[in-house]
Amino acid sequence: MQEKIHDMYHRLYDFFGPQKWWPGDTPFEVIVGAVLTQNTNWRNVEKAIENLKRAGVLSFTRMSSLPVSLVAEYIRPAGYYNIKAGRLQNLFTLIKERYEGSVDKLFSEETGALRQVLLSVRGIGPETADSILLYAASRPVFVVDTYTYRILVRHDLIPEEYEYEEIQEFFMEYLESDSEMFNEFHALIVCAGKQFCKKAVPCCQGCPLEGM
DNA sequence: CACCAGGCAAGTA
DNA sequence: TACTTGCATGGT
Repeated sequence: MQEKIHDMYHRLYDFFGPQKWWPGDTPFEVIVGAVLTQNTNWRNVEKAIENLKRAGVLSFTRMSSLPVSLVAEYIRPAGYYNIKAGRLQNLFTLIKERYEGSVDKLFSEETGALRQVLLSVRGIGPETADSILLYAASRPVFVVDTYTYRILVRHDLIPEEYEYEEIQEFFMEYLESDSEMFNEFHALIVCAGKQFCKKAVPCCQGCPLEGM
């Protein structure tokens, strides 16, 4: 199995090349993007981020002091904008009240503790928490998403009833703990998923994982 | 027109 | 515990 997973990584890497995620300039931008991209096309998230940048509010200090309704307006293109504005505020409140308004202080927590803290925020589930851990804080945790699940199930590598933590464990027990590699691997899976593993299309013509 | 996108929480039984 | 539903814009 370990061989198979390494093979999958190399096939994806050779086909798509390095992805260099996350597409964001600062840890704070990555955090915001991680919430905004929940069940949403990344192109829509880019528009929302652009709105925030153009308004000059894409920093913890500026954004956390805005009314939720205004944040909602800026992030409208990302969809679920009222929900997401509330979720961001929940996270900002945590950072303000427990970490003196400092993302760096939040990130001074040890990985396991940091994951628990993030999960305690209403609106941050396992994928968002792990995306923040991996892509904003460079911690070696494997991020699982719908594409990861779909690809593994279609290749009969895991049973359909596997849930988030089990899928994550599936990767982490067979791979060396390397945040750079986890970063690329997840990005490559999303890349392959978008192109070859659509929901309604049961086969994957031309996919680098074909015939695994 | 229908379907989907880098989820999550709340409601129901 | 195990489903189901609401949230919403924008691209194909």
